[in-house]
Amino acid sequence: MATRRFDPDRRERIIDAALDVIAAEGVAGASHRKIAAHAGVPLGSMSYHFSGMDELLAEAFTRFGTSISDRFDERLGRAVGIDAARQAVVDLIHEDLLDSQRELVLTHELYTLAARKPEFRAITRDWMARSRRALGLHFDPVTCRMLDALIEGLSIHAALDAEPGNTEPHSDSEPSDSEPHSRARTAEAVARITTPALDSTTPDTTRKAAHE
Amino acid sequence: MATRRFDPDRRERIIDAALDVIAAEGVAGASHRKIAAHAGVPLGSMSYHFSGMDELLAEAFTRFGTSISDRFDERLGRAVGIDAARQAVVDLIHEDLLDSQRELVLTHELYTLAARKPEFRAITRDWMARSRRALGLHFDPVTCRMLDALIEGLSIHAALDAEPGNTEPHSDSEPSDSEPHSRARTAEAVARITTPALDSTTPDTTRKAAHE
DNA sequence: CAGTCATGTGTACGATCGTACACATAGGAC
DNA sequence: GTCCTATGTGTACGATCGTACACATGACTG
Repeated sequence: MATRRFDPDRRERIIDAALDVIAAEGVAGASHRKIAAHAGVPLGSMSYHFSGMDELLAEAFTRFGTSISDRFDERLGRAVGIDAARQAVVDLIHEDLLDSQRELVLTHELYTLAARKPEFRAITRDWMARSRRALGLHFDPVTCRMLDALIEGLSIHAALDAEPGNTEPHSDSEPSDSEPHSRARTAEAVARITTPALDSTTPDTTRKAAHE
Repeated sequence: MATRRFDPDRRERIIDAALDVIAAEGVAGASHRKIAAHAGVPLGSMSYHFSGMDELLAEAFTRFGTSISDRFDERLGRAVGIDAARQAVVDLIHEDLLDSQRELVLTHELYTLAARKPEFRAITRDWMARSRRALGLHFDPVTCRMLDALIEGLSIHAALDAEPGNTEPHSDSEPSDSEPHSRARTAEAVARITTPALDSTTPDTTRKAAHE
């Protein structure tokens, strides 16, 4: 049936190239031609493998979301006990999320698409559902949502609060920002969000029941 | 000195039109021509008033950030006492941030630019600094950072977790999502993040000293 | 009133874009 | 070997883009 001539993973390479080009120049700056050139395939291949830019973007960002989720799962899967889980979250933020310009850019490009087009919102929704499922190994569902949102916010603010000059967050008159301080503040935030408020209106269990 | 012929706020109208076009079609889909058409000015006006797209984008998003910050300031400025402040934050999220598709889209477009280009990061940095200053009327600096990040994360996740079909968040097997429940969860999250963890390593005051 | 200059506009050019479609070519059937 | 077809490619077209630049024109000067 399949009589692929050669290079059966052309499609995959095109998707990889698309992510590279988008990371470098944005969805705005990405064109069939640039992606084709970067992947080393002829222009005609683009329309042959993908019906249009939206299909390519959808596949590319689906792959991107999956690969991030995999790391998320892995870190949280390894943790045993609630303290290790909290530490895993801190590590995630500081080691995985904050260290890669590429991932920062791609994440925002995806969010921008998702904000406007429902078909991309399906991708972000699945990604978030996976994140919460991973957190659900250690925390109750309500806490998972809050914690997931906190992770998002801390990552974004750390990245977008950086000095225009370069990558790392800036210090104003405000709390100083050497790496250890920054980590400690993240740890404190994670501790707070995973600890029920005293006058809580919700039942109150933060940690998951022992089984499962 | 100034001998403006007529229509002295051409520039302003162009900036407004730019935001409209970007909200509708994204930075990717915005062109000098479309913006000019929407503003009702000739194409030549674009290059006359702005050196290029980046200058226009920078001015447009600066205005956008300022207008959001104004509302932020206003709500927090009106609150007296820490409980009112917490309530103001909840209201902010549910009434200002979640209700406008336009603002959601523009915010992400800005973040995407900021993720890639330092000159736009100056805009996000100022915006965040203003937010923290407003929160600083009621909370200590460390809490301000955490709370600001939480607000960001909750807003984003609420918007991007929506059913592909439409605007509002979806429910899975997870916590249900009618408006009052959603608000209560937000309130709980705000309460948690503004309450120091028991085993805190940081000194521990959450509320600001009485004076000022 | 005439002259002059800052202010603003219309048009045309070269670059780049996505897509369609006629064509090439490898691999299996016989 | 010879066909035949699924698979893949090169090219050319029309649309759209940003920008440059020659020109128009209102408003002040004298």
